[in-house]
Amino acid sequence: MLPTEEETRLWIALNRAHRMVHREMERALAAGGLPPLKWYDVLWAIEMAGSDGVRASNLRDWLLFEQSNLSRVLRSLIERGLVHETASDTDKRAKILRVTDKGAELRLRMWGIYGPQIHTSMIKLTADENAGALLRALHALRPKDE
Amino acid sequence: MLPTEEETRLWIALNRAHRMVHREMERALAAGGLPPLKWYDVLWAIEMAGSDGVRASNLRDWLLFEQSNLSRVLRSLIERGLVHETASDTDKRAKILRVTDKGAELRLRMWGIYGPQIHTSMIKLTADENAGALLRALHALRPKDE
DNA sequence: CAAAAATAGATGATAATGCATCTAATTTTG
DNA sequence: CAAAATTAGATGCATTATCATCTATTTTTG
Repeated sequence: MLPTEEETRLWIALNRAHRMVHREMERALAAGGLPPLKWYDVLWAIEMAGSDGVRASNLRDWLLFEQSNLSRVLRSLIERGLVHETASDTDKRAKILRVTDKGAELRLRMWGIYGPQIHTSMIKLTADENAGALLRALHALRPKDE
Repeated sequence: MLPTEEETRLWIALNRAHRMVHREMERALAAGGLPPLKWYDVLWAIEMAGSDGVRASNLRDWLLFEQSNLSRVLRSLIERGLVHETASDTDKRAKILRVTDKGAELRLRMWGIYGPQIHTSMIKLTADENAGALLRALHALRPKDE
C-alpha cells in the first residue's frame, strides 16, 4: 500500500531534520576535540544502569545499535579506561559494564558541548520549516487522542 | 546554555525514530534486491529537476549529502547508466545531470518497495510512543502559531 | 586586468558501518 | 539428561562515510 502525502511528508521531514541536526552535533563535538556522539550515548546508557552495571545486549536494545558496532565501541571505551567490564557470575557469556570515573568525567565534558548544542539545534529546528512539516504530518497521522 | 527537558526529549525522540525507520527502509530494499535508499534520493532529486538537468552542487545542498559521498554515488549511478552527465557550456567545472530511462525505471521499481515501506513505518511510528514524544516536544517548543 | 579568493567536483587515506559467521555458554525440548 | 536451539559477544570482510586535499575553473577585488 502506497503512503499518503502526509506519511511521505513526515518521513522526509524526519529524515532531513535528523540529518541536519546530527551533523551539527558531530561537528560541534569534533570542533571541541571530543569523541563522537555514539560514545556519549553509550556512556550515558551505562551510567543510567547505575552501580549494578548493565550488559551489552541491553545497551544494544535500548540504543538501537548494531551488535557489531556496539561491540567495537565498547572495546574502544574499555581500552581507554572509560568503561570497566567484569564477568557475570550468573552468565559466563555476559560481561557487566560500568562507567569508570574517567568515563563519567569525559561524559560530563562532552555534555558541556553536547548540551548547549541540543538547545541550539532544537531552537533552530523548531524555528524553520522542518518542525512545521514534522508537526503537521504527525498531527495528520496521530491515531486518536491528543 | 543547557537544553530544556523538552528540547532533549525532542532530540532523543527524533534520533530514535529516525534510526528505527531508516533501518527498516534499508532492510526492506535490500530484501527486495534493490540498492540503498541513497540512490533513490539522488535519482528522485535529479528527476525533480526535469529536463533542464541539475548540477551536483545543487543536489548536495538539497539532499544534505557530503560532497565526497555524493560524488561517489553519482559516479556509481553514471557508471551503471542510471544517470547521464553532460558538460555545462556556461561553467566548465560543472556537469549537468539527468536521469536516464533506465534510472527512472529503477527508481520506480524501488518505489514499489520504498513507498509501501514508508506507509508501514509511519503507521508504526505514529502508533508507538516515539510519535507522542516527538509531537509533545514539538508542541512545547513551537514558537507561536499552530 | 592580474592576483586572490571562492567554487565545482574528484580522490586518497582512514575510520565507521552492516552483514555474515564464529565460539562459547545457556536454555529448551523431546 | 543429551541434543538442538538460542543467546552473548567478537571478528573478518566488503561497503560506505568522512576529512583533507587536489585540480580546474570561475568570481571577486584592489
